Amino acid sequence: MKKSKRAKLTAAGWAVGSVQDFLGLSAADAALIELKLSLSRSLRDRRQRRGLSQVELAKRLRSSQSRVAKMEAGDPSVSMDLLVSSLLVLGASADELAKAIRSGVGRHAAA
Amino acid sequence: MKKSKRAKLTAAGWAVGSVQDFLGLSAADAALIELKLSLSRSLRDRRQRRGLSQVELAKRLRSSQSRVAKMEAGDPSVSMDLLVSSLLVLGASADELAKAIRSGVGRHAAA
DNA sequence: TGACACTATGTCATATGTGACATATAGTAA
DNA sequence: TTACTATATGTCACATATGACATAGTGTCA
Repeated sequence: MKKSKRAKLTAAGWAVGSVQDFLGLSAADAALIELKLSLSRSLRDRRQRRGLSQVELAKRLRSSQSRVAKMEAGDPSVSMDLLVSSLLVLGASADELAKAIRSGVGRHAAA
Repeated sequence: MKKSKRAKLTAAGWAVGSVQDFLGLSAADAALIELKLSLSRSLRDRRQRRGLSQVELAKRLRSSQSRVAKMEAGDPSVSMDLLVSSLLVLGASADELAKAIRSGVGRHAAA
């Protein structure tokens, strides 16, 4: 569960999807990161489609602009719970969530 | 984001799906809870299908038996990150994750 | 009965996430 | 230039999640 590895990755500007197990990153770890990045992108898409600023979305989420920015940036400090609940607040459907999931989880070997 | 509400719900033995907004629970909050419960069930299914005990799974996750039990029980103290990463470690595919997502997120009005 | 394997539940120290704030950067319009 | 809006990033106090441990319950096999 080394979350610090993810910090290293994104801090270094890596396209995480392309380096499945650069460093000690397991396939499952990499898949989780890709999944969250995919949710991040979905969030930004949805927000922009609705013509909302980060400040406005933050208000709806009872959060802050800086946290919304971090969500959209795929910051390691953002949980999947927060990403998903934000998408739900923006009215994301099951289909849309599932779609983001599918595009975020790469193929990986069974453990 | 009142997580305490969820504790009340499950503590009271409610089938969360049937009470979309019992108390002050918003549709998005309820959807998130249902989603996590769905992931919990998927986790137990997968583990049992593999013939693993909670202790054995805990070892693979570098976690503990008690936390695995809580994951499967839908305990409010368990994050979606942990649920999903556990499913990934058990080799869950994108399809399977998406399926769990779909069955966990009820229809709800756009916000 | 006892002994064993499995699961559930409560607690706690520590790790991680969160909202809020300050501040920086980028773009636009006057 | 200034002023304004939107977004990014660092920090921090506080909240929540985590693994570990103890312990209780449940079933099975002698």
